[in-house]
Amino acid sequence: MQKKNARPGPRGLSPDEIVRAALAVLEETGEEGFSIRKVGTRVGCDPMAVLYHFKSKAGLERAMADALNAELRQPSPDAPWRTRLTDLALQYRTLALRYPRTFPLLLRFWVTGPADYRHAETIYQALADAGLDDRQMADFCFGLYASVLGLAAAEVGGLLKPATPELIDEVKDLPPSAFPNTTRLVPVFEEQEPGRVYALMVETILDGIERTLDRGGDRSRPERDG
Amino acid sequence: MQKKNARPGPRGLSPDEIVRAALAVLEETGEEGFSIRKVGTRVGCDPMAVLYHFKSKAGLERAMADALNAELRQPSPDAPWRTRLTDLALQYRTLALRYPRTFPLLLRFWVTGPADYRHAETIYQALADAGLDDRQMADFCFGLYASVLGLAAAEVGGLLKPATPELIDEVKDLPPSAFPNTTRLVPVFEEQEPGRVYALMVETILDGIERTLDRGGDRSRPERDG
DNA sequence: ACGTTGATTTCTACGGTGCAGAAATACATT
DNA sequence: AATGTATTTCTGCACCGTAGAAATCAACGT
Repeated sequence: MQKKNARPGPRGLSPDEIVRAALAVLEETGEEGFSIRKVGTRVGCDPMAVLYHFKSKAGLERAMADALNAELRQPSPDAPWRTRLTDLALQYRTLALRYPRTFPLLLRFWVTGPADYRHAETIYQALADAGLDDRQMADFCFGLYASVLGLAAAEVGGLLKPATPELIDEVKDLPPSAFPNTTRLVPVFEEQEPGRVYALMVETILDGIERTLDRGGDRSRPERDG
Repeated sequence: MQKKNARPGPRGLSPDEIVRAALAVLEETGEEGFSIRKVGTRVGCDPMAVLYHFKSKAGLERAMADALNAELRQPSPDAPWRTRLTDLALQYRTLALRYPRTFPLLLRFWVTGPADYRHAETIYQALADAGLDDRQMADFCFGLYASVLGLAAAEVGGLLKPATPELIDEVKDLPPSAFPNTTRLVPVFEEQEPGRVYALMVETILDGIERTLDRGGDRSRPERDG
């Protein structure tokens, strides 16, 4: 509730508090209904106070993305490299599930703050421990990032959810001669489990990286774990 | 230019024409500046005429996404399954490069129309030819879709672009003791090639799928190509 | 005690937005 | 010629982001 006719002047309004309120508003109303004005009424201040702390709406959104990134914890450095990467990838999924409407912001602001660098360093180290050379490390790090974020965004966007009834009906209307696989797979669609698909894809990508190693990647640097 | 004081009534305004204009406006002004009013002035009609054909702004955007999907051509059915999948994946990338600001719409509307079903069937067939069973086909199809779209969106979003100078400076300010890999990789960042990373990831995922096969996936159905 | 300064919050205003609803026009059918 | 329906325009409304100015507060040197 916004205090009407409150007097101006500092009153301890903290950016963190605003970001938390903004997250709540975005999660409740969705991207469409998200507005600085609503954030203002939520924290009980004038909307322009919000705009003062973050210079624009985009600035606030970047801060919100950073807040999400900051919730990730570092994987244990002692675990095998594959375990570390899987751990982080699955954390992105739970983050997406916890903030389904905020998560897509991570696709808009690629570097949101220091938390990003921390996780990138973690991924680099894991890839180095796997035995990749620098070129491969850079490529796979970016590629992993993009795939994992895309996968998580896809899930909260609805792609990985089990098919809806009306979509099932739509598929049943397709001519079976032109769409033999699609029509045959209808019963399979209905028991789609997002978590399994996500984990499967993460493991598949890591398998692909391992195959790169097997095929004669640079193994000059020793593996530190097995 | 919008004709002012034009008289109402049908005058052959086609949805396709509106969609084309909308694509142009979105590509020129970006998502921020995109509005139905601008689309209206572009086609030379009242904005509400646009809203009549597509019931809402979201409806127009879905139609735009469908127009993009319709630009993809089917891969040759005679090619090996891996070639077909690579072909389609690379087409998504060129599509993203041609419509960098429109492409993210594909992440919002997962099923945009009949074109989607056509491509899904193509992917299913390729995965079937690879020797996967139904369960694996469904999982990998969704996973592939999400990863590829995420990868392409990442590229036009800026993640896969070579690092910008100011970002390089930002990395150089990081303490090397805490970020040994990140700081060491700076020169590698500067020669990042998005196309290579994209192709690498596509091949990596396909490698991972092949490894699933090698590890004893359901091979009851014969491979139709090598 | 006092003015100054700078950081913070509020107020007002402006141009722009999506869209509901009604009115106007053109075309096809009767 | 009359009617009905699909299409386009017009008007209005509630909301949006944010520029600019004014108001308030905390801290500080004097």
